[in-house]
Amino acid sequence: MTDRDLTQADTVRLAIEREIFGGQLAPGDALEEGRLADRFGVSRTPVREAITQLAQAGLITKRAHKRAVVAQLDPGTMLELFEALAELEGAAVFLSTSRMSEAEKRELKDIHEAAAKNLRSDGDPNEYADLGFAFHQRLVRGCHNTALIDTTEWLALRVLPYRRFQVVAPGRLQRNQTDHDAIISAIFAGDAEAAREEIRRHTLEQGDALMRFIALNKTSHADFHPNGLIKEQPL
Amino acid sequence: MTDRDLTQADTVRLAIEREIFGGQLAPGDALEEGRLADRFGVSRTPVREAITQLAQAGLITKRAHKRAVVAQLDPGTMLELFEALAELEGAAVFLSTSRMSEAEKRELKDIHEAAAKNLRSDGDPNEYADLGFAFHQRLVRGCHNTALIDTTEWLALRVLPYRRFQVVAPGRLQRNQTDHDAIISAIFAGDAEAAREEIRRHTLEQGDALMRFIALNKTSHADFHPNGLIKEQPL
DNA sequence: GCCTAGTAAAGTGTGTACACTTTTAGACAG
DNA sequence: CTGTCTAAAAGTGTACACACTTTACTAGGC
Repeated sequence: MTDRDLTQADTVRLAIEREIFGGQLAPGDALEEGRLADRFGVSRTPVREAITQLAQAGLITKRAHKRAVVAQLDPGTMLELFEALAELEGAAVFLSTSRMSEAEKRELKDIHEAAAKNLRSDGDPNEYADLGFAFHQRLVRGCHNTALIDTTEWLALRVLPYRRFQVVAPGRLQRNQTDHDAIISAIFAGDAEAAREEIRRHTLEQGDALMRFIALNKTSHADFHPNGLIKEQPL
Repeated sequence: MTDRDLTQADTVRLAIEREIFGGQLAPGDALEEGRLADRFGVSRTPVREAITQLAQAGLITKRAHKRAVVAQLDPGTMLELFEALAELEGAAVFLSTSRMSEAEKRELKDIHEAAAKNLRSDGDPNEYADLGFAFHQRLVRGCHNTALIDTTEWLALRVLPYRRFQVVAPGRLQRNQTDHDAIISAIFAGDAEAAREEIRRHTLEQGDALMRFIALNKTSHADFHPNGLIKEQPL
């Protein structure tokens, strides 16, 4: 499925993906083939193909003769998703511990320290979120197993539309940083088992917090800043 | 993507899947849309949709303007796939240890003992293979996490076309049984960490054996019984 | 005889038409 | 006013046509 030259179906698929991750298309929104075709200036055929692919990727739901819908995760499913993700990240990190090159470890540490600096200086939370994302990515990719990396990131993709809601309750970011600290330590100590446990717990907690928040605010997907505790985070 | 009433695209997709798993379509075989359309008595449109879905699932490879091809795994990729699968199964079993009901444990043990009996009485190797498959499946499903189960089985699907080559070298089946023994023991002892390690090593070895065999016999996919060591195994 | 260019054949990507299914809206009965 | 039946509207699923790309084949030059 790796296309050097992009077909129209690919273009449409990427556009829809971006809109989902960007929030223009929210979970539960209906995707109507004809309308999308008009909007992108192509026929329904490539749109249909794009939708099929996105459905297969789990990003949208499709049933025969029904309108396709941006995948909507109920709390239970999301909990399962995060648990699975925690296990996968754990497995990847377990391997990463012994497989990351010195350069990769250094890069990981650099990202971690940039995040720490951001936190100390009360910097932009969005930047901190980006650093956190990069941290997890490097961690997973350090296992050097394409199949495992792809599977993990594919799973992460499915919860990405919800990551726009970033919980920044006081102390949460600090806790996040402490967790990352523990992971880094375990990796540099070469303790694969400890690294696995740390990231498992970490990701599980992240998911738990997000899930509880979504469950409480299922009413709307619009920007939401009650008490300044919640902040929208663009991809 | 759960269709109550099957659309033609679904029918075609299922048919192609069956042919891949059954061996009528071997890794590397080209899938030509027009020919398949004629064969199934439909137009190219649903065939194309089926191919798109299978490509997304990783079962076939598709590049723009090129014929779709049943996914062909080089030894390196297959090694990665089995390593990832070992980790996923490990993660699932880790959870299964504490989550399987007594009934599920009993069923697992029943399957295991049926396999032992088959082995002692020098029974049908195909039946033994089926029992082995069921064993792994129950083991994974015991974790009760749909996302993790689906992901694991999805990964297992990608190597399934190659499982037709079942290595039955002398002692290999016995070794397989011993491994399963260790896994069962760990689970009944409630030792999740040990269970994880046992199945990890077990799946890794399985993959290693299969990979080496494929690498040696890449010439043909036809039935192959050199010295009676290799036996074809239908899905 | 082998390589290369050019052309024909094959095959994919996309547009369009239409059948069939689902949804919506309105009329009618209770 | 509410619920139900009916018919029109909207939308998906499939067939088919055609343009464009790739592949296979052929002929000509070295």
